Amino acid sequence: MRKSRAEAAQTRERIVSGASAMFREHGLADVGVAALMADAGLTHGGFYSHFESREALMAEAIRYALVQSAQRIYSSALNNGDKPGYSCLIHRYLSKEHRDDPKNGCVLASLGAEVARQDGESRSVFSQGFDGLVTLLADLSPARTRVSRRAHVLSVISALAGALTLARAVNDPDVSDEILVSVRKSLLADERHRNERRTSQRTRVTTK
Amino acid sequence: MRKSRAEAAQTRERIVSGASAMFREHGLADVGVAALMADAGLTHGGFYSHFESREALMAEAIRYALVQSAQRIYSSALNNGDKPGYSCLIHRYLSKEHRDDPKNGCVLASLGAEVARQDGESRSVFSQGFDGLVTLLADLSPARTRVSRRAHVLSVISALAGALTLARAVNDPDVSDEILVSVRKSLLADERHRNERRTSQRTRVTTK
DNA sequence: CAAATTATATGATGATCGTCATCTAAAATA
DNA sequence: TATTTTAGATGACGATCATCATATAATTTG
Repeated sequence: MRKSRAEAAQTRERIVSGASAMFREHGLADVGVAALMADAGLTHGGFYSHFESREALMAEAIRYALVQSAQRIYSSALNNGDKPGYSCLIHRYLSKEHRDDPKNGCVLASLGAEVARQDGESRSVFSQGFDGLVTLLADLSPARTRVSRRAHVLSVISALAGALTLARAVNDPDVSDEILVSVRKSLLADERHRNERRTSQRTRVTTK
Repeated sequence: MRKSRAEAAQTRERIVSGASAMFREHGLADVGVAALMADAGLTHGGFYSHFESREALMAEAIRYALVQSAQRIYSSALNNGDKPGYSCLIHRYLSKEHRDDPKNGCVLASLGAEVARQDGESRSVFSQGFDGLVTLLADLSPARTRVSRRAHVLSVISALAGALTLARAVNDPDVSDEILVSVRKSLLADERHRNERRTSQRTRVTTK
């Protein structure tokens, strides 16, 4: 029955990653300890040798999802270093694939509203992770001042998370697609507009 | 014990309106039948003489919240008929008052993510109500074509709901305020831009 | 190799949940 | 007024929940 220390650490990580997926798919309130352990191939009793409480696992699962998002943003920024702005991110975020796979998707959209009703560790983990994502995206942005970078990131993130949530909530597939397409178009047009302004301005400065 | 038919109808409405507030404040999963009835000053047993199931009440509570939103939009459009676009709506929606009072606020932001995981009547009520709000807002918009009106409404609604949700989720009050202010500014600037384009275009047509 | 540690399983705890059967008293109906 | 109907209360049902005490078997430590 008992596993080695290394195997136990793997087990623990398996519980966290599985919990992160299950919470994103079914919500924080609707996944019990027994289901979380069963997902990792274990029974419910051993849970408390890994975690202090269910709430503690919630916080770890949220952190896991936020780190996953940060890694995706970072690696996609390396691969598309030539393209400015967030156009690639916008395309992927508002895709049907992302909409139809919440368990592997952005935790801001799937659990943001539920986190707002928590006040334990999971809420502060979410908050710090959110701020980290905003800072990361702002550092990758080509905008001029740091303030305007953060403001722009907050606008884009809000539109992305809101659109994804609504596209998932709506019953009618046509309306759901319409949300994705409309918001994608709007954000991409805004990106183009910002890039044009930036380019012309930089040209003016250079020729001066 | 027993009340008259008229009083019973009032009781029923009191349960629905209270449930609508409690669900928006604490989530669909975290409010039990006993709490819902207690909120209306009743005990839990009589619940099933008013509603077929808890799920049926969820659907009615969501409908109630959506009708409330539609009424607010409609009456505010009458009072501000001169001002074009959604600037008043944006101001109110992204206010601290709205953020700090979810139980009386927009159900898209508070329950959208949770509705996405439902598949009963509450989901279709939400969907139809959402489409109704979009249509209502599109009809109030001064944009040119019906298609562009709907697309614009969807973008604005997504940004509004996403920003409100994130502003509520975040722990740090400064970051929360920053979200509200940034997204408000961005949306209002976009509104101004659209109005200028529209006005100059209309002028051109008139002078031709 | 012996002793201590521990990862996981089994099973029980009390609390809470949605639902329903039953009872009552008052309103509706005749 | 007599009868029927029903709004709401009481209490119980089985299910599920988070948590923990205990047992066991295997690893780790000495």
